[in-house]
Amino acid sequence: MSTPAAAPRDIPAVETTTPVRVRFCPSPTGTPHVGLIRTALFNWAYARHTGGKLIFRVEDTDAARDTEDSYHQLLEALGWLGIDWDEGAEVGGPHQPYRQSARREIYQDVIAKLAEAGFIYESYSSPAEVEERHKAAGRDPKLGYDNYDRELTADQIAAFRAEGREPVLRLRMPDEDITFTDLVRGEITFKAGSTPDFVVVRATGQPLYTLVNPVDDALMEITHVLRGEDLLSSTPRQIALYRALYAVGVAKYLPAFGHLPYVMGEGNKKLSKRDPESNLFHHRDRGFIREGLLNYLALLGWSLSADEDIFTVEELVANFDIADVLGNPARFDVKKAEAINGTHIRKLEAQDFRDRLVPYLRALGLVGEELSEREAELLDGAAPLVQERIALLAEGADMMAFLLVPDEALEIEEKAYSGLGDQVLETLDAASSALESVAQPDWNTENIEAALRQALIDGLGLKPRKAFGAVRSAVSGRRVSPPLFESMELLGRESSLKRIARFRDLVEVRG
RNA sequence: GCCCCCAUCGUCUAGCGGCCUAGGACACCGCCCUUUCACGGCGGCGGCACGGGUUCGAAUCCCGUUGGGGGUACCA
Repeated sequence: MSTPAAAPRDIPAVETTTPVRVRFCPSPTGTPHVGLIRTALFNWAYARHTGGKLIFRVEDTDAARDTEDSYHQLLEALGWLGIDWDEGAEVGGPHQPYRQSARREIYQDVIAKLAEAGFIYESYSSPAEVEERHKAAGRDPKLGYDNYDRELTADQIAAFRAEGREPVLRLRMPDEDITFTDLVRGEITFKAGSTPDFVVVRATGQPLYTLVNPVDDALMEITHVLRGEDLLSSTPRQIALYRALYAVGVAKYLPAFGHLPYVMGEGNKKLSKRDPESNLFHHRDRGFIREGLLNYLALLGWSLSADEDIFTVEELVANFDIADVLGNPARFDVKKAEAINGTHIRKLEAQDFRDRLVPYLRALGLVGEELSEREAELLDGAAPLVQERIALLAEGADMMAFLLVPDEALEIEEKAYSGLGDQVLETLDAASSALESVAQPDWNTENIEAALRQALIDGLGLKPRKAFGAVRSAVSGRRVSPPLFESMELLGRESSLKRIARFRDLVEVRG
């Protein structure tokens, strides 16, 4: 076997006029991470902005970690957010299949070509042996692979074979600096020798991500590789491989690379899968709507303008350019995300908002699969009341919960008993009798307010805060609720009076 | 260790040599509105990491320092 050679560097860069083809290629391990979704979003936005195509490819080459469940979660996440793709898993396309686990033969063919051209070579060194050689030479043992097997003789190879060793396949790296222009960071140069020859095929014959990812990008004619910053340092390896792929006729050109900044968590570390806020579904479960979350995610590294943080998906698509993305890592700020979500919630049409609340009410067990007529009526009335006072849908469901539980099952929070003043009983009695005098047909917000004001503010000379606070505690079981009079109108005369009476008894018993 | 990235209010950012006594948003603090909580309105607090250059002029360009992050796998 002749000494392996690095592929010549003459690979053309993709033309700026070539129609954009970007890809989102997650590995289905675990639940979707917000950083991953941000990457998907930017690829999608770039494809839509440029009129190009988004390819959804699944990198399931690690059987030990990939799961079908995770794959389905990915589909669910993208579906929820409205991130669609033009080619890829589920929808097919000219380069199918799009799941790498189904592309084995394609890789074997490419591997054969690379081997024949002498760009990859068999490597028999175990990690321990590499370390030993570093130590023996007085080098740092943590240096990584030492390219030892580049110059194995036929006899040495035969000897290793005789021992029963199976080789991994490595790509020969060039002995020169590798420079490329990153779409978000500008020109980046990796020094010659800083990247050792890397493994592209396992000893088992299974190709690795390091091979399969660029091979598929080449085959699928990807023009722009927009991915996380964690892959920045693997770019020289990809470029070296791309040169080899070009030399053997697999790649047509070198794509442009753009490395998106990290999404950070608390402290100064990457938002890890351990952090609950890294989980996309955690946010959905709390009541983020797609408009709000998408808006916030886009703000992590990109901005629409100098003085406006709120924008629609359409505005994002109309204005997004990868060149405007910042290289700074960005911290995921739950508070700001919620504020932005709240703004989008307020922008929802009343009916739309109402409908989106239903799953959250269901999750709390407040309504059944099908809304009853009464539940629908309460929801219609209460939705507008909560829409402007919440940032998350789950908060909205929680806030109107008191309307949907039976009077006798209403839970009274501890705090609802405090701060009511010395005249609580008197207040509740006065409220009761004032409301008794509002006849059923006249039971509406306006009359309820008038009756209570007259009896409690004018009559007892109470401050509104104390007066209505007591009634609020009685009716909602909380110190904070949607507007009181409107709530009572919805609840109805009978329930309202029952709750006041019940609360009065509870207060009295407590002393 | 070596390689690479990053560096403007607490956080996300605008700024791409003079429009900057650095703008916005979130958070925080006041005040107003007010039946609670929100929403909304008004105001406040608060930042160009440091040191050298380049220039008539630097947050903006260059170099260094420091600080943070990532990579250095038969994971992706």
